[in-house]
Amino acid sequence: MEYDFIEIEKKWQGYWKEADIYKVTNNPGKPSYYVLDMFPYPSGAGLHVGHPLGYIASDIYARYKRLKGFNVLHPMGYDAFGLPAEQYAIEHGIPPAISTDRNIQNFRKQLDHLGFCYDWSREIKTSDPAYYKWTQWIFLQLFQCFYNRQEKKADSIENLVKDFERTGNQNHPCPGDEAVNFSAAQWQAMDEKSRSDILMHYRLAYCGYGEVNWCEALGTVLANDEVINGLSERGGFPVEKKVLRQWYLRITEYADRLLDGLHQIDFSDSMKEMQTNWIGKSVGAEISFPIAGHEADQIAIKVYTTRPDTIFGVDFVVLAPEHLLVHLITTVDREEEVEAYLQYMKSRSERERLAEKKITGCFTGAYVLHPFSGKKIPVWISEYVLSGYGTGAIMAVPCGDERDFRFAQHFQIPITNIIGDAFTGAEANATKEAILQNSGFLDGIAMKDAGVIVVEKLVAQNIGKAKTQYKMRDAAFSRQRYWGEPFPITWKEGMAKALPENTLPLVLPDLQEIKPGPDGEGPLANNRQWIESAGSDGLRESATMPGYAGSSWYFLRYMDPHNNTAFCSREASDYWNQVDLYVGGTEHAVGHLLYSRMWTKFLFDRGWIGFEEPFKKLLNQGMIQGSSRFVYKLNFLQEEDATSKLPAIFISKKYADKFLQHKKTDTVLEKELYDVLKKHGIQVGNILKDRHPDIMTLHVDVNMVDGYELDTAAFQKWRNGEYAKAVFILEEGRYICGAEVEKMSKSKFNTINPDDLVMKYGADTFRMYEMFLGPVEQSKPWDTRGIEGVHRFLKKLWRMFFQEEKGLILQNAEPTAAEWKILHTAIKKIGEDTERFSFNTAVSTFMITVNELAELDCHKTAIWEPFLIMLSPYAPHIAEELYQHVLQVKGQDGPKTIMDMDFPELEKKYLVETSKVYPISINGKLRTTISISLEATQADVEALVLANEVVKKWLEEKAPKKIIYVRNKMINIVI
RNA sequence: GCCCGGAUGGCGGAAUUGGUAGACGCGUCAGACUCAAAAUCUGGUAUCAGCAAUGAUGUGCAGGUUCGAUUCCUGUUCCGGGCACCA
Repeated sequence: MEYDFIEIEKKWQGYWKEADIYKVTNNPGKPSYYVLDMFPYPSGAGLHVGHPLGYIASDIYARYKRLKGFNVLHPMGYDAFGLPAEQYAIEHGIPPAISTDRNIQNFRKQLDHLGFCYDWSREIKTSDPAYYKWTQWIFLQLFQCFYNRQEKKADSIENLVKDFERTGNQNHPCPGDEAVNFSAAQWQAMDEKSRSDILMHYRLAYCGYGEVNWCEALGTVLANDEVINGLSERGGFPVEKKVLRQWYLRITEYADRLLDGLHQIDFSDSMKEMQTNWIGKSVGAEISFPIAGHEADQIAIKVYTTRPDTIFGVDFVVLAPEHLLVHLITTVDREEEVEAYLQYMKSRSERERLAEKKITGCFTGAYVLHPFSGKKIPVWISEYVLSGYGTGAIMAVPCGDERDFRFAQHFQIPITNIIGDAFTGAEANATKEAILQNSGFLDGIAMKDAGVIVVEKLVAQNIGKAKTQYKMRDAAFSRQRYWGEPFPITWKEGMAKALPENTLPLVLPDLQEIKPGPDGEGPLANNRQWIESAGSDGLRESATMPGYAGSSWYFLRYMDPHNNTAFCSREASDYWNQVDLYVGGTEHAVGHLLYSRMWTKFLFDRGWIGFEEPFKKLLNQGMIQGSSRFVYKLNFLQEEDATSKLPAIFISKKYADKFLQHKKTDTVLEKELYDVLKKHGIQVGNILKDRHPDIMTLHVDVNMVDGYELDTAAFQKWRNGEYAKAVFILEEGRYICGAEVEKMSKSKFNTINPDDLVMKYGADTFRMYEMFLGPVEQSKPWDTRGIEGVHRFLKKLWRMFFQEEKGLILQNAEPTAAEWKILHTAIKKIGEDTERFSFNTAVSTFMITVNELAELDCHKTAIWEPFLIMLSPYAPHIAEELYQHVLQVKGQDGPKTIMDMDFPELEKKYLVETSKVYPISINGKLRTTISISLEATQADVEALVLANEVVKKWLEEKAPKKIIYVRNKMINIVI
C-alpha cells in the first residue's frame, strides 16, 4: 500500500468538515486559548506561498495547544475593503463587491486544501454590512467621546458639555487648539455652530483639514502607493498636495498609554522599539522668538526644541515652508525667491523631503530676536522642517546638530560655538556632557543642568514653557474613495451630526460607475439620491473609512460573530479575553498594530471589554520573497528593413553578462548568432556590426525554469505564443537565466502557487516543508528544490506502517529501552521546539526520530502512537490516517480523531542515559572533553573530572595545587 | 535620510545561557538493487595541503572584551521591511 496523500487528505478534510471537529464554543470548564492570524486582504492574485507561512505556524500552535488541553479559538476571515478592488472595478467594470466575493471564494478553496483547523462558523468579512454595522457603531462612540486627561480615559462628550456649562474649559484644555479658552458664561452665550466647532476639537473621531496627494488630471486623491516620483501611477500626470477636509482619530491622546502598555505585552524588542520611535515622545521646550520689526503687534515664531540648553547656540531659525507666518514675514526683496521655493515644495512628498541629501532652503529676509541676548537671527525656510511636527519651526544650533550644521555650511551662515573644544568646526557634536561657553547666564554650567534653568527663565519671562511632544500625529481616518465603510454622519449648516445608533448599518450603496466626485470628493458624492437620503438631517458624508477601520477591532468579533445586539458580548470577551498568540508580518508594526491597540483601550475605557491590550503575544513571520528569473532579449536598432522582421533572439546568461560588460558582442557570440540564425533560414549579413544590438532583460515565469535552466519549449508557448518563433543562443546546450531576489508579485512572474505543490506532494508535505525552510520569523526567498526531502520523510514514515508484500506491519510488542529513549528524546525536543516556535528544528527532529526508529526496525504501537500525536499539528492528515491503524492493531475503540488525544508526557527515566559533553580547560587551555549524565550533580561532575584519564594523568605529572570548579558548561582547572 | 532587522559550506539552514561550528534537508560524488529506468538503500561531501593519520584556515568586512566569540561591544559594507492614503 503506497502513501496516497490525495486520497488521505480528501478523506480527512471531508471528515473534519462533516463532524464539525474544529467548531469551538465558549466552554467555561476548559482554559481558553486564542490563536489568531492577521486576516488576509483577498487580492485577485490569490494565495501565494508566502501567505500560508504564518497560517501554518499558527495552525501548528493551535493544534498543539488543543492537544495540551486548551479550548482553542482559531478563526479566519477577510479584510475585504480596500483600494485594489476599487481599482479593479475602474479598470474592468466589475463591482468591488462581486470581485471581492469571487476572490474570497478562491482564497477559501486554497486555504481548505491545506488542512487548517479554523472554525469557519466564525468567518467574518469587513465589507459585510452585518460586520461594518459595528465598525460604524464604534466610530460613533469615538465621535461621541473625548479624552478626559484628568481621569486619563475616554469620557462622553455629554459629560464634557456639562463641565463646560459649569466651569468653561479650564479643566479640559483643548487638545485640538490650545488657544481655545472660554468661561462657563462664554459657553452659554455661544451659538450652536460655535459650540459644535469647539466640541469637534475634543472628539476622539473628529473632522479637520489635512494635506492629500491631489492629481488634477484624474480629478482625484491618490494613495502614496499610486504616486511615483511625483507623478500618478496611472497616466503619469503631475501630483500636487492639496488641503481637504478629513476625518481623524485623536490617537495622540492615547500616546502615553500606548507607550506604557508596551511593558505588559510580549512583542519582540524591535517591534516595541519601532512603536516607541513612532510615537516619538520627547521632552523639551517651546520658545517664542519675537520677529524683528513686529514688536508692536507681538508676532513671534514659536519653536520646539528638545535642547533648550543650547539656546545661545542658535544661529538661525528654520520654518517649514507651509508655516503660516512665511507670507507675513517675507521681505519684499526676497518674495520672488521664496515663492519659487514654495512652488518647488508643492511637488515634494514628505518622504522625498526627508530622504533628500541635497540641502535646499531659502532666506525669508526676516529676522527674529534672541529671547535672552536680543541678537538678530535670520529666518529661513527649508524642506527638512515639517509643518506636522512640533510647531513647524526649529531653532538651528549648528555646533550641536548635524543637519543644522550642514545647512549652515551650505549657506555660509556663521556658526557660534557654545561647547568650546567639544566642537572642532569640522562636524557637529550633539553631546550633552559639555560645559557651556558663549552662553550668557549659562556660562560654565554643564549642558545637562542648563535645560531646567532655561525653562525656568522662559516661564518667568512668559516667552516659553516646558513641553512634551510626540512625533506621532493623529490618524487620518477618511478616504475620498468608494470601497470602504460609509460614515454614519450627516452635515447640516457646517455641523456634523451622528446618525442614531438604531439606524445602523448605513449600507454602502451600489454605484453604476466609480469615478471621482466633484471638488475632490469621493465617488459617493456622485450619487445625489444617496447623499440626500437623510432628508432633513442634512447631507451624508461622502468619504469612506480607511482600510484599517475594520481591522482595528476584528479580533473581538470572532469571539461572538453572530451577535446582532452588540459588537461582542461582554460574556464572550471575558471568556476568550485577549488574543494569546497573534501571528503576522512586521510590515504592520506601526499601522494596524497601533490602531487596534488604541481601539481596544478606548473600548476598555468605555467598559465594553475588560482588557486594554488586544494581543498578549505577537509572533512576526518573515516575508517569503520571490526568486525572479530573467531572459535576455537581443534588440536591434529598428529600421525599415529585414532586421525588423527577425524573430525574437534570446541569449543565455553567459553571453548577456559578457555583452553587458563590454557593451558589445564578442566574436564567439557573433559566430554562434550567425550559425543559429542561418539554421533558421535568416540571412543577417553584417547585422551585428551595423545594427547596434542592445539587451533587454525580461522577467520570465519562474515555473518555466528548472533552477536556472529555461524550459525553452514552455517559453515558446508562454503568453499565447508571443515568443513562439523565439530563437535561443545556448551555452553548453542549455539556456541559463539570470536571477534576483525580489518581493513576490504577479507582475514579476515569480509567484509560486501553493495549489500546484499541494497537488504534487500533498498538504502535509507542503506544510512541513514551509516550516522546514527556516525560522518563521526570518525572511527568505522561496525555493521549491528541497521539498522532495520532506516528501521522502513522509513516505518513509508510511513504510514504517506498511510494507509492500506484508501490508500492515504494526505490532503491540513492548518496546526496548533504546526505543523508549528515542521516543522520549523526541517528546522533549519537539515539545520544547513547538513551545518556542522553532518549527524548523522540530521538523528536523521528526526526521531524525524516524530514521533512528527505522534503523531499529521498530514497528511497535506503544512508540508510534505518541509519535503520531506529536506529528499531528505538523502533518495532520497522515497522522490521523496512521493513527486509525494504531487503534486497529491495539484493538481499541479509541477517540475517532487524534485531536481529542493529549500531547504525550515526557518520562524522564528514559533520558538518563543521554549525556552532555563538557569541555575541560586547564589554565584556560582546552584539554579534553567528558560526557556527563543529565542528572548528574556537581559532585558527580567533579568526581568524573578526577577520574578522567587524560586529566588524571596530567595532574599526576604536574602535581599541581589544584582547584576544580564548574562554571556554565565549562569545567575549569586552575593551577 | 530616519527607524527596525539580517549576513554561517555549492544551496536552505543548525548550534536553546559565551563552551567540540556546519545538526537536518537539498544538491552532488561513489556504491548496492535493476536488462534498464524510477523508487529505495549504504557511504563520502566547509576550504586548502596530504595516499593517510593529520595540520592550517574558516560564521560579510575591520577592530575590541574574554582562557574561549557565529553568540557580547565599537565601527563599516551589502541586503530586506517600515516611514503615516497598499493592506
